[in-house]
Formats: sequence, structure tokens, C-alpha cells
Amino acid sequence: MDAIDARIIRALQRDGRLTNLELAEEVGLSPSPCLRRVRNLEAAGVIQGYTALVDQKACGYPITCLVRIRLANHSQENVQAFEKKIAETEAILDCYLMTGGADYELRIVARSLDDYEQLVRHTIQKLPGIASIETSFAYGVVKKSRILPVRVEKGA
Amino acid sequence: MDAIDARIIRALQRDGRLTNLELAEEVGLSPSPCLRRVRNLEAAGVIQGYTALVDQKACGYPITCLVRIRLANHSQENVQAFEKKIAETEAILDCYLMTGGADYELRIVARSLDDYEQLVRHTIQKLPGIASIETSFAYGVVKKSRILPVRVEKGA
DNA sequence: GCCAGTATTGGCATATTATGCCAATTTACA
DNA sequence: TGTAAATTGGCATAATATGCCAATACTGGC
Repeated sequence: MDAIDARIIRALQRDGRLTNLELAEEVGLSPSPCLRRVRNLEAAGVIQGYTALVDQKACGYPITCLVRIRLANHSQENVQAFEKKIAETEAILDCYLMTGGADYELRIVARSLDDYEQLVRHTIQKLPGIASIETSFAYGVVKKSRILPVRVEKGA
Repeated sequence: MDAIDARIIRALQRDGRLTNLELAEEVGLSPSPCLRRVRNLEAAGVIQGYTALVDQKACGYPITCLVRIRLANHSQENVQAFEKKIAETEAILDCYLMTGGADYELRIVARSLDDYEQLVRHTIQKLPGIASIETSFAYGVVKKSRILPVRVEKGA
């Protein structure tokens, strides 16, 4: 990954639908090698995909919650059942294994407080071995970036 | 927004670089009205943009932290200085205003623990009116979805 | 149930873009 | 400096986007 690859990644994070001609112009290459670099980055897994960014509110999900969860015990069954349910539940967008007071932190979206309550009661609390659930609601968004500040790297 | 718009949004979240022909096929429309719907969704702000999803590790950011911050006081100057610095700092990807114990929760990426320490010492702790900083590190990712489960809506 | 008015659709012609190939250039290294 | 490998740029062709127009499908009023 050299400086041109880094510029390609930056540009495609800023606008994932740039045409190859626009991209080539922006990174200072002719279209042909530019496209080849993009395909290489995709094949290498550096670029994992492309997605449309949508307005949560306009799509009916005005509520974002960050939820910290502790498990009573980390038996294989409990962990597997928990992570399987996470994967299946579309309203749970992210789930990280965390250091510190909680085992997991989830980012969850909901259509309403009632909707969120249903999710907690019917999906999360029913899982075996949940020790605690601590919810914080986001009442404002200061920043929401999906652009990793890529610079030149050695290796890969 | 009707059922076809919902399908368009779902499809473009799954793959933001679908060609209009592929998209039209998938949502059951001919290319012409399909493209018009996409442009309308973009103009209405429902689709806010497109982005490439990149591998954090491959780009040199193996570390993700979730950081909870409290301010000592919420004077206009402190809040403005804080949020301005957040906006300027590329390694801070997200920042939410939260209910509960902390005022803000940040998602921060770093190249190394040293890198994270530098960021905290030189950027965050230097801001006026910081009462506390509580960092949790993500040592695993169970789920990382950027697909909002859009269904049919009334209105807009 | 019918009719007028409006919005939406599908098809087509044209402009733009992507893609694969090859020769030329640059880079790496002994 | 010489040689091999990697990368680049240009070109021809295939695929795709875009704007326009007629045809179709919805809507509300009577």
C-alpha cells in the first residue's frame, strides 16, 4: 500500500460512487491503472465493500442506544446463544467485546421507546446468563464519521 | 416512501456500487424509474451518500476504543471548544451526547496504545472543563453492521 | 362505475463509463 | 550499468447511465 492507494481509499470513503474516471483524476493516475489498484484493494480485503449511508430518522429509526451488557457466566453455550441472537437481530447494529465494567457494548436502533422496550424484554432479557443490562440513550450526535484517516503504510 | 423505495435502500446499503441495471432488476422495476427513485431519495436526503468500507487493521488502525467523557461544567465555551476539537480530530469517528453517567461517548481508533495515549494526553485532556475520561478497549468485534433494517413507512 | 387529472412507468437514442489487452515506461536490484 | 519485474497509459469494445416521450397506472370527484 503506497501513497496512491491511500489516496484511493480516502477518496472512496468520501464518495463510494466516484466513477473510475473521477477517481483516476483525483489520485493522479490514468483510468486503467487506477481501476486495477481498486480491484487489487478489493481482492486483498482492504476495501471490504461499499454501502449507502441513510438518514436514520427518515427511515423510521430516530432512537440510538448504547447498551452495556454483562454475562453471569461465560459458558460456551451462553456466549454462543448470545452472539447468535446478536447476529440475527437487525436492530442491533454493532456489538463489541469490551474491557472494563461490561462484557459487551451494543449499538442498537429503534423506532420508538416502546420498540426498544420490546427488543430488550423479548430478545435480550430472554437470553440465558445475562447478568445486567445498562442502557444509555443518544440524544444528540456530535460526529458520525465513517472515514478512517488512512495514510501511507509499509507492508500489505 | 413505499415498498420499492425500501427495497432500493436495503439493496444499496448491502452494496452501494450496484449498477442501476442490477438494482432495477432486484427491486422489480425497469432501469429508468429505478434511477429516478434513487435520485429522489438522494435529493430528499434519505440517502446521504456512499462510502467504501475498509479494513481497519489493514489500514493501520487495529485499536478501537469507546470512551465516556464527563464535563465539569456545560458552559457554552467549554462545550463549543470540546465539540470543535472532536470534529477536527480524524481518529475520533463518532461522538454521541448521552443520557446516564457520562455526557459524551466517543468511538476512537488508534494505531497503537501509544498512539491512543498521545491522543488522550495531547488532545482530549487539554480541553477545558473535562471532569473525567473513562476508556474501554474493544478486544473483539461480534457484529458491525451498517445496514438499517428499512421497512415501508408512511409520510416523507 | 365512470371520467378527468396527475403521477409513475418503460423503452429508446445518445453520452458516459468500465474493461481487457498490448506496447512503453518506470522501478528494483545485482 | 544492465536485466527482469512491475506498473503505467492508450485504445477498442462492451456495458452502463441519462434524458425524453408516449403509454400505463393511480387518484379523487361526481
